Amino acid sequence: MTQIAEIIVDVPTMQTNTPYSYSIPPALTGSVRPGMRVVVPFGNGSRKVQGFVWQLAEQTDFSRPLKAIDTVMDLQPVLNQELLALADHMAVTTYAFKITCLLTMLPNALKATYEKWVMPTDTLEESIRKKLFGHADRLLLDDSKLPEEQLKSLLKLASGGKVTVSYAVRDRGNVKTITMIEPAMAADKLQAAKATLRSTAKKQAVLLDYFITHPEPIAQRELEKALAVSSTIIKTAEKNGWLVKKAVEVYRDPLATAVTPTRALTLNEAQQTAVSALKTATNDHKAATYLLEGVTGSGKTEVYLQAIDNALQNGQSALMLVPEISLTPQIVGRVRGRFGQRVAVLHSGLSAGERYDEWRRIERGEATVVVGARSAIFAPLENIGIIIIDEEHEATYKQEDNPRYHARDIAIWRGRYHHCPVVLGSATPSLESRARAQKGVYQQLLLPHRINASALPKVTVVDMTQELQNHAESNFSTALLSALKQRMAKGEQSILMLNRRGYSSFVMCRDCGFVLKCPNCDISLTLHMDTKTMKCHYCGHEEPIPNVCPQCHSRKIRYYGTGTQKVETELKEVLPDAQVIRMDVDTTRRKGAHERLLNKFGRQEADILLGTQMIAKGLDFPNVTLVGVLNADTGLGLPDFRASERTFDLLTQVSGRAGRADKPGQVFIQTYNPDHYAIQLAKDQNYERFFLTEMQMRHRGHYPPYYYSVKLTASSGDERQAAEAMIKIVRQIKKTLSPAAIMLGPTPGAVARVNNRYYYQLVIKYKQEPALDQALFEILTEYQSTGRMGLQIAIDRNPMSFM
DNA sequence: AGCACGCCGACT
DNA sequence: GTCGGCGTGCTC
Repeated sequence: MTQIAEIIVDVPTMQTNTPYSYSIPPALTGSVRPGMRVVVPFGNGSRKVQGFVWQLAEQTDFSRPLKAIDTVMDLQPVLNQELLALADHMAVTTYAFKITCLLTMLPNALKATYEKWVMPTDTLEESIRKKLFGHADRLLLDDSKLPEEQLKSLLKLASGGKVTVSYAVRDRGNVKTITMIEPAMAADKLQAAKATLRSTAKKQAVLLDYFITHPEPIAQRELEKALAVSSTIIKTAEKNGWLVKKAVEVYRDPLATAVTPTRALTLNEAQQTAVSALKTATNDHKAATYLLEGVTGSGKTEVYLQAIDNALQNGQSALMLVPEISLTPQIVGRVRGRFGQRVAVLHSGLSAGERYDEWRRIERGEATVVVGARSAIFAPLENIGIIIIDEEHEATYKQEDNPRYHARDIAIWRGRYHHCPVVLGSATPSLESRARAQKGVYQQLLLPHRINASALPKVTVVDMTQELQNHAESNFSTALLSALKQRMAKGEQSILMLNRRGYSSFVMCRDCGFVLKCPNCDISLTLHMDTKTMKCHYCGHEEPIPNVCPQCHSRKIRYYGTGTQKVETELKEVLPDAQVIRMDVDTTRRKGAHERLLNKFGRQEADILLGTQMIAKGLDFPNVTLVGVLNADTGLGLPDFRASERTFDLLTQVSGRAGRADKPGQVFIQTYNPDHYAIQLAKDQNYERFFLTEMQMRHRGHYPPYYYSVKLTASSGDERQAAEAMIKIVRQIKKTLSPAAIMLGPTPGAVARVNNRYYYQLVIKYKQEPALDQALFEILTEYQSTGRMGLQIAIDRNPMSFM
């Protein structure tokens, strides 16, 4: 009989990054299983802490007496064996704590919160007790919301033993229920009850009549509506013992709107080849990774849907990841239209409760197709038949804080576990993936043609340096402007993309060059016309727009750079009749705003959709025949080895938005670097050439995918502390590295200061360093305690950027 | 994360 | 001489 549970405790430190043994009290024997959440006493005061049962054991090497598990929080494990094993793997590969990994796999609703309760003891003087507690027998200590002095006096009382502080773990998982009403007795008994009613009790009679003919349960709300009775009438019937109320669990349906069912489309030859390869892999339980490379508009989604359908027909489940930004109703609608109620959708727009409901539907096997953003990769599906990552090159698949996992890596791990294929789909695969396909690590599947044989749009690169010489400064070249006018005349729509947000990137004094910067962060403030303020995009600092230069008091302080608001203003001047929808971070902040604006554009209530990167992905508007990229360069100048790749991806994606249906499309790319290979090759939609060219650049610069990389960041409120720590780490790590490894840095972060913290970083590029992992874990252990002094060390394996 | 233990400065 | 500052180490 197992009496010991090994538990990962919710204390994220290096020392507790291993299971702790707890005894299972007799009352809980048999109800403790791996993957369940438990509450255990921990530390000196045995405060209550949440933990995960890692495994059960017969014995332990811990020599001192064990504490016992306090409570079991779940009836069923919330994490299965697969996910427990995955957490272990993830902890090792991302240098994160096991507990952090376990928690990221769960919906927020299942992440417990801690409460601090203060209770008076007998020794507390009555007067003070009354003043502090009043009638309550205990007080909730709200996360230092209390004034400083009150907190201090409480602490004093605690140390004097006059009050005690206890910790409680509170489960946040709240299940939504509705009240159902059903008869408490058979129809003949109800009939008899009805006979006892007084003649004035009309409503009661109606109610009983209903249940005599409809014995099945009905939602109270519906019942009230259907019979026009009030809740008090029902309550009376309940009191009389005729009816019973019961709470029934319901799911909050985030997509309650009806979807139109869709049927499988006919595939072209390339699609057919891809689908049958994937079907075979699923049917043969082959854990292979496929790179599905298809130009924009080549029908990748239909390939996914048919591969998913095959898995479902085998009685298996399917997981599909899309970037958050393209989790638009269009994509979701298509999947839902094909698979209906079997689809669960997970994205950041859901409330914690909705997310939890979707998660439970998956966990119970009610939903077997999961569509979601990055974290949906942890969906608790059983028997997965296929995993798909759409737009696999997207940077959003990499989590930017601990655990710094890449969804692609997790997908491949799960694919191996389930012996099922993983599909990485993209028109512009990441260099890493494409290189692996080259080496035969991934199987390449090509979709070289657009469906319906629609032609790729005609792309024109506009040299803005020329434009500047010919005309006054404007965001619109002559060519783009006349094309816009043409579309309006023909009643066709246009999309304009801008590489940034805000009205203008910064203000600068034309006399002395002064740039208004954030007092907390080392970046320029951005002008926001809607709030008439200068804002910091990093920390949210806000201040009024200056009229005179704070440095030289000149009045020639002007706005530089370009933002969507400014473009919109200019657009209204040059095309006063155009109906424009502006989409950027500012106009889409509110929940559902994104959809609303897109739907409006889809209904052709506007001529021009103006937006930032967010409009480039996954939209399909048949009436759009013109796409203009106003400033293709932004980003090219960044000191980041992926700058060219990102620019190429963006331009290729956005160009694909034009002319997808019967009408031919046209694209204008405005740039100050017309000869840059990323722009020229995007113009030709020539991914293969870009891949070869960029691979040469990467090879020359010793960048991924030729090298692996690790980024270490030290941050602190004290600049010297961060710098010194980093210098020390460099010395330490140098000893373990082979001569072939390359170190970049230490350098101050690209933005050296964010929110009053200073950043120093080091990037290591390497091919094979067997001792590196160990060294990095040692560094983490060593700097564990410095967190309290404000020094934090972060390790990012294979970072998305070196900045 | 929270708590105890332990070693140096301003009080009864 | 003590109270209490927070640096350090440990928590099954």
